Amino acid sequence: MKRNTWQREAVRGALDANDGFISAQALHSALHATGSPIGLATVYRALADLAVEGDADSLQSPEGESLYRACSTNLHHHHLICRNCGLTVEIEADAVERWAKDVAGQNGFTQAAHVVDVFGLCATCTAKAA
Amino acid sequence: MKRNTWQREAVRGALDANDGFISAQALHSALHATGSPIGLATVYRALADLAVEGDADSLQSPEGESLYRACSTNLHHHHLICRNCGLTVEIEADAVERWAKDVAGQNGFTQAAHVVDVFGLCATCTAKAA
DNA sequence: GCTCTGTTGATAATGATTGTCAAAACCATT
DNA sequence: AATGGTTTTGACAATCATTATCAACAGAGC
Ligand SMILES: [Zn+2]
Ligand SMILES: [Zn+2]
Ligand SMILES: [Zn+2]
Ligand SMILES: [Zn+2]
Repeated sequence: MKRNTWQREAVRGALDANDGFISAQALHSALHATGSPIGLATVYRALADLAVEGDADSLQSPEGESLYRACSTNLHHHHLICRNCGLTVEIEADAVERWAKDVAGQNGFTQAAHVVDVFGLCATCTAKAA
Repeated sequence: MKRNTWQREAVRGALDANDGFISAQALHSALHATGSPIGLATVYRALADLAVEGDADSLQSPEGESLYRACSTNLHHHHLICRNCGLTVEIEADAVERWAKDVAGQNGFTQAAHVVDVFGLCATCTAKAA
């Protein structure tokens, strides 16, 4: 049976309090900053659990780190992410969903999944960089 | 000045000889198997160079490994990849390109790049799995 | 061939992530 | 509220891919 621990709630809460995608290490640091004594391994485990349960989205940063985010919906969607400040916009794109399914089917592929992420500089960061 | 070494040619050749995406470590093993004494660090460097020069495509596997492939074109395109045998199909999708650019622009993002990959089971692997 | 300089490769170092396992915490039951 | 079986935790070690070091080496031009 799965148990409820304050650690899991703490991770869930910290994820909710964070706007963009965040790494396990960064989330652990954030928790420590608030005085939480939670262990790093526990943060990794909690995030992995949240991801499989669908309560968190995860993606690989271009540098290969696993990042997590508590999105507003657990429905399938994608993200537009600022590579400077982490600002994240959730985007739906039925056209892309259809395209992914079609291209897989047309090539005889089954059990198709897809990775679709857009990275850029948000308006604020664009202005600052000017 | 950039120099021509047999090591870079060996990496380029090994990439060409490989069908799907492959990791630096696996490519190093493949080269060793043919008797090449090339060093692992050199394979990493050569692949990184090929990627920036546009002679190789790279992507992050769902597990976070960097994979490389010598594609038939150096024009921008995407991939449909069998997660079992590695069979890779190059796909172009102007609609997706446009969508990515539009969604970034509509949200005030600049310097937009995107990651679009489709993973599935190819027809052969689907048949075997049945 | 000689020198200058970019490249190589054995190895150490790094950094994220996972494994270990005894101690602590849950929770249904008494 | 105390008990007991089971799950979870966390400090730490271990792993794994990748990068940094740096002395030895090998292109390219003279
Ligand atoms: Zn930003
Ligand atoms: Zn989708
Ligand atoms: Zn296959
Ligand atoms: Zn594209």
